[in-house]
Amino acid sequence: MPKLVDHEQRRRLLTEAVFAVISTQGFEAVSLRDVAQQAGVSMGTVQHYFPTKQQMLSFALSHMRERVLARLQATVGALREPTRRDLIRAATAVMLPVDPAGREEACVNIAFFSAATVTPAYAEQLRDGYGRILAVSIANFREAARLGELRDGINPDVEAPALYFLTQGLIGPILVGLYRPDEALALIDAQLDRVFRPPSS
Amino acid sequence: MPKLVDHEQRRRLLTEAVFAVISTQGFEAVSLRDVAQQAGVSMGTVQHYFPTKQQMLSFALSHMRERVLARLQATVGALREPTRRDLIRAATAVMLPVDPAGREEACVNIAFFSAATVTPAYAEQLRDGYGRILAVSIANFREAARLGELRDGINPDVEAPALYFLTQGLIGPILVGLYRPDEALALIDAQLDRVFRPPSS
DNA sequence: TTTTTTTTAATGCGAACGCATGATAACCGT
DNA sequence: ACGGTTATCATGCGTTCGCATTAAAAAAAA
Repeated sequence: MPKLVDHEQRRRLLTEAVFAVISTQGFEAVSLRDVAQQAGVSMGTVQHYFPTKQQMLSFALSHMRERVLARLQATVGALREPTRRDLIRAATAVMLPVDPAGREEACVNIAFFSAATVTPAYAEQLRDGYGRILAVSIANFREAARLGELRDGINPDVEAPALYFLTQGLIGPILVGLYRPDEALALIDAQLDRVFRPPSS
Repeated sequence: MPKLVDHEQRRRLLTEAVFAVISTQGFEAVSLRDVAQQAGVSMGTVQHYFPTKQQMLSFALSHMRERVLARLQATVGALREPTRRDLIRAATAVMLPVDPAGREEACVNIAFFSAATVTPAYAEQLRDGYGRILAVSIANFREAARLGELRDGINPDVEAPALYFLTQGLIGPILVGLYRPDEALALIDAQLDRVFRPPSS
């Protein structure tokens, strides 16, 4: 009907349909027809905003990164007078699939990780996105070290990647039901207890 | 030509072709025709040993677990008078995609992890397989604790999962080129340094 | 109002898919 | 030696895929 539509917003809307299909039927089941039906539009509409399926998925991956970052910043921003430990713990927890939104994001991310092993373009996007998050985490740990919140002998440049990859490693097992979210959080808290000084007094 | 073929061996051979296709063209590209061509047989042969594609992939997943366990036991068994730390480090290192075989296994595993988010049968197989490995790791850490190889205040029931999931979390980033294998091993060694007593005398 | 452009939908096409069928050839038990 | 079983292959069928094409409707431009 209209002509007054925001192109980018329309693409993001369709991308949400892509996420729904991936997380409920799997990455390999994503077809233009499925996405169109999920979004409640015709197949031609999908084609109008994404000339090819590859472009649709590539845009979806970039949009997923934005979604994760937005959720991360929203969660971190909601903290009132947080310590560095609070910041780091919150940023870590949002990456775990604990709520439906987090689970959907985790399903989509692992799907793209798998696809990235044979699609260099995806690999590059993932490197960029996760490299950025890791860099922020390292900066956070260094700031914590500077503020003296870390125990003696703790190297922030080691502990930041260690916590980050531990978190990444917990996602898959949670998704398949090998580990429960509360067990994962307990593991993360144990790691934080080891790295951070106890609340002094 | 023959009638004298070992059914299971034939299935494993075809499964190796499945692994090759997954790790070079991706999970979604696996078709009966691709597998047949990769194995150098006709499509009918593949159908003869696997009535459906689903059964083929399910068998492939179970065979992958055996392959990982075999490589793990071979590596661990090759150690001469190992300490517990040696055992644990070796078992951890074989799970990282450092050589082509390890990379292929990692690609296949992450593909099945992704598929498992929408295919409960895969999830169950993965839970069983990885749960088993984790249990062995915990047993190893407990034995190390019993032998007094761990530092004071180190809880093997915490450190075993922590090291295990850290390792799992390193696989994806290595696969997409975000982290190098030597960086990953350095991180693991740092974790082991923290957990194990320094070589005493 | 008329024209043009944009959005949406409907349909067609060639290719590839999983799976079923039938034919051929080689080994086996008797 | 020979019928029966088994391994292998080639081919066909119905479906679904990504993508191209075309048409209709509505807003923007004239």
